[in-house]
Amino acid sequence: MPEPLGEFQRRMLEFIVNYIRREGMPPTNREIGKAMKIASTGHVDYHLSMLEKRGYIIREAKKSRGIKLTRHPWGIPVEGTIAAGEPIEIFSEPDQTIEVGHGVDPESSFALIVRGQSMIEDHICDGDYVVIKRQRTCENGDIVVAVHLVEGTPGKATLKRFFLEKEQVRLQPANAELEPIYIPRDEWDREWEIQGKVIAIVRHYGGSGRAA
Amino acid sequence: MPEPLGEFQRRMLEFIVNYIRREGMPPTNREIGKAMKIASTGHVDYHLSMLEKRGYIIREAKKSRGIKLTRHPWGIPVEGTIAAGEPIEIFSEPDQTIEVGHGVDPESSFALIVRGQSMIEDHICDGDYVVIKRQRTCENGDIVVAVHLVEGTPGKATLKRFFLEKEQVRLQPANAELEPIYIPRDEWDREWEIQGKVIAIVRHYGGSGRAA
DNA sequence: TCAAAAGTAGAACGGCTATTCGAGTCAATG
DNA sequence: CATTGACTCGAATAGCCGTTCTACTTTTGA
Repeated sequence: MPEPLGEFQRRMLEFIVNYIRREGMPPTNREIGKAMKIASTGHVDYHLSMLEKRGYIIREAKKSRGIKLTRHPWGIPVEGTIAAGEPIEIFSEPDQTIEVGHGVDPESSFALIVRGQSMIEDHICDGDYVVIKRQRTCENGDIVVAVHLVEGTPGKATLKRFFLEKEQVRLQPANAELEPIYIPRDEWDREWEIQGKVIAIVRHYGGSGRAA
Repeated sequence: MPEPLGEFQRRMLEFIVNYIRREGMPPTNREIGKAMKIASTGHVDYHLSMLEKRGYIIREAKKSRGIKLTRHPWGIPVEGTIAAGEPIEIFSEPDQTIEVGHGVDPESSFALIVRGQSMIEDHICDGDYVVIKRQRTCENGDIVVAVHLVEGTPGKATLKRFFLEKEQVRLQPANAELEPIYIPRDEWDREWEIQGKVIAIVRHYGGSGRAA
């Protein structure tokens, strides 16, 4: 739906979104100009009209701070789905977001949709959203998104509980039917990466979400 | 913390909150005046300074729409805890809220903290928040908050799955150790009330929330 | 190459905004 | 009764805001 934007207008929209998130109100044209190092308010008006024409904002004429975002900025991106018995790809589903409250920083968080029963004993069901906080490290017992690097690039990802044991890392599913993954320390350090840990789960009943 | 407000200022604050929720920006003093049928902008300014002095808002001097709420308006109230094996009271814990996204109407929704394991087989754990949409009716299989009326006034509440059977209503816990509650139709109609149904659950890991 | 489109700047205008001031009403309190 | 505090109004003011206009430069595309 929304036409792609040039670099400048993309940064301008980003400023507006962050301003709203920070201040609780949209910025004035002059505040935008100052932040974008634009000397002229007419110039700002021009770019705003571009953003409006392309469907990113709606402006209310003559009203101070009369900018509305067409998509509210509170959601965190849903970056894909995650399994389950077998590690699967994290595929990007752009534009889909889920709202989890202002306490969660959308810069450092994202969500995944759980597929399968691999975490069922932790009461995380098929269809649940898991909210992930991006971090490279974690503690024993954390539920983490672990990625197996293939030739340096991210390969398959899996959702498991993390345990650092003597000579190995154990990635433990919460399902008695599934075997844990054991990874020697050196291989772990070389070929694996923590992408983040689960800080919350959200389950919707009825209508859209499944998880009956 | 916040001093109580008079009726008028309470309604004024309510208007501001709703305006922000609706418009995505705070109202101007004149818009407040118009909504509250106040003829003078100075008069609005006076009441705003009262709201600020009593800790409900923060104003940024000279800025248009320079009103910030001290507590953001996106949360839905957490009205208490709910059991478990035995029905317990819904006790009011004022001021505590949980954010669940703009899709949930805070007028018609609230949240409860689950205590105990009565819904564990539906993967609702001790410490989870259940988001309830207020409604008087429900369909078979819905998870509902059912209240047993004692002499016409709300008595004990319980969280169960609802099933309408031939001559009775069955309130089914999701825990094999617990017995369902069977209620004859006439007693149900007379002494029980649906307070709402579960539309979502939220679980926080680490820090505040429990649910390890 | 040349013309159109897109981007930039500055200034100016009229309306909007928050704030202040002076004056007044009303109820409660001593 | 006099006083105080809370509330209300109307008017005035200085500054802020969105918009428009003209002029200029750069980029695009045929």
